[in-house]
Amino acid sequence: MVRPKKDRWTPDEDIVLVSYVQEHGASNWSLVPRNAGLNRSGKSCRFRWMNHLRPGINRGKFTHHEEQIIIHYHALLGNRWADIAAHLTGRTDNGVKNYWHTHLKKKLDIVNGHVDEPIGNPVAAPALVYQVPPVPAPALVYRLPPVPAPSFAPGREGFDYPSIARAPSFGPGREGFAYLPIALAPSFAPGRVVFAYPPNIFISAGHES
DNA sequence: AAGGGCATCAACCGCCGGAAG
DNA sequence: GCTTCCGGCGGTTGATGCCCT
Repeated sequence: MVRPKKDRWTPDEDIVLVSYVQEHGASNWSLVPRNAGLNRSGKSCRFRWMNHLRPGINRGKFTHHEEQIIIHYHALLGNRWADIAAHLTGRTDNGVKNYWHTHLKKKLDIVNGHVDEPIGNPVAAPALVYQVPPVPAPALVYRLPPVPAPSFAPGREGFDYPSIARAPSFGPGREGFAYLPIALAPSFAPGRVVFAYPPNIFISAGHES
């Protein structure tokens, strides 16, 4: 079977990977595909874990405060996305990089009145448009109402409920950070109704009323 | 309603540095 | 000191969904 060039991870693959990492730890990535039975490269497994499945990842919309931090540190550090992400709670380097290219670069190009000149200069930082507050953004806290799991059906937010329901200890009313199926709910944002899945999984299921 | 263009973001690729042998 | 392996990183691409006409 020929793989497509960009093969999205399925919920089942996510479960396999999370289970493996929980049992063996997040190391020796080259062994993970073979030992876990995944048809992926070790790098792909690592990437999936680090950017989507790892506990504590914040996949909500970037706040104005986070924007300010990204702009500030990009001016200081240049395109060192991992270093910039380290200053943001729960953000990944890939997420920061994407956000920069899709939102901030355009915004700053317009504000600064040029399009081609790079913004990041580690020696002479350009005049910042935003004032950077001294304290990093606090971790987002999500409220997880006890919504019955069966009401979460395939097709809502694109998540395949039955696959995650097979995971142990699943139940509504638990709290945690994005972990597994959140990757399939790209519109997830604070204030939405979620299910929780221990240790740190939640699933977007629509807006609270 | 359809389809073309655009925006967004997940995923891959290639390179680099450090650790281990 | 050299080689190999692995993890980490930034750049880039491709898939998908949304919006506009």
